[in-house]
Amino acid sequence: MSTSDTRWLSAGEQQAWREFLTACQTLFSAIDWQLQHDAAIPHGYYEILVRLSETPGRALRMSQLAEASTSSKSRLSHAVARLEERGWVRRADCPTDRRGQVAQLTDEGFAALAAAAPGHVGQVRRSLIDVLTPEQLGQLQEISSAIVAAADQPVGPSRPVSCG
Amino acid sequence: MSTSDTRWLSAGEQQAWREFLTACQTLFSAIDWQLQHDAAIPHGYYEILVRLSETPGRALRMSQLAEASTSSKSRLSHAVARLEERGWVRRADCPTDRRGQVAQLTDEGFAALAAAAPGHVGQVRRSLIDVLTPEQLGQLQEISSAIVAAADQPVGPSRPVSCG
DNA sequence: GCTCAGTTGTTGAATGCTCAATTACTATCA
DNA sequence: TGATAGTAATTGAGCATTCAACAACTGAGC
Repeated sequence: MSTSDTRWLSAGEQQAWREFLTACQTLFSAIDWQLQHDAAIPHGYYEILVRLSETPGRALRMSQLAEASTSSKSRLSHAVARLEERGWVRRADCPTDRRGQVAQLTDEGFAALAAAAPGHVGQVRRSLIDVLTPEQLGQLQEISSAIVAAADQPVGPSRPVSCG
Repeated sequence: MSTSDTRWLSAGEQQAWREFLTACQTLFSAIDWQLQHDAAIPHGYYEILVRLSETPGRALRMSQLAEASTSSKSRLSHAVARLEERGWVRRADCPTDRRGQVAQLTDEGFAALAAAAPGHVGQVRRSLIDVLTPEQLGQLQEISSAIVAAADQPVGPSRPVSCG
């Protein structure tokens, strides 16, 4: 596309986009701040623990865990290494595929998650859920679905996560 | 708050929250990806350039620039140092306050921004604006305003940015 | 069996962000 | 004037993420 036929944002579109940007920045920094200070867990790591905790056996293949937690393989690999150092996750060889690794949530990891969860949920309520009307929350969900659906389609590369 | 009286999220609330999380992750990684690959500019740096470009004289005090770009002073200081290395921003002493520094967008910086803008706007359209109905965009703006307003109020610390 | 493309996962370097500490200056109050 | 609290901005250490390169293995075709 040449510069001249760029479809610039209208004033209203730009205002909406910037307000959304600001909202995300404030929201996620509040979420991160609470988790970091009350539980010493980065939000990304928290998500990994949550996904593991919800799986039967509390264990998942690395690649499945990466997809479930919207994470790249590399990021997950580093993160699981840190979680392993804390004793919250254990890695084991996959029995059916010798390339594979299985990440398993330990009892200590589950306990850490259980201890962190109430404070985190409280922050999510204060920063988002309780701030919106139920109708707005529904709207936000539909908007989010549309964004995700658009990202799954497109021509250009737009997601960090493999579709496998 | 004791663990027992945590107001956990309902199924619907949790679904909305997770869909929103996923949407933000996919959206912002697409935005970052495009800027990084087509213009070699991190999104945070792009925002700094935009704020400067919109100011009369294309210059701002560091603290004002930090607030305008929703950035901590430290983050901005590091970022401007990098932008200075690229020749896109110049720092000068503030004439009215000898503690102060003024960040000035250079012609090269303005040119880099102008070159990057069309691609960035295109990505914002593909990932967000053109994906939503005008009504949804309005809803998103109101939702965003509510989130920002909630973050400005609260008891607990929830913003990284000073209110000065 | 052999080959080779594709998959799984890890590693290290580079980059950006956060946090705490620090320097330098301003403003207030006595 | 001198003392002191507050503000402006920077610095360096530590950490998380990205990227490219890599090692190990699988599976399909011949």
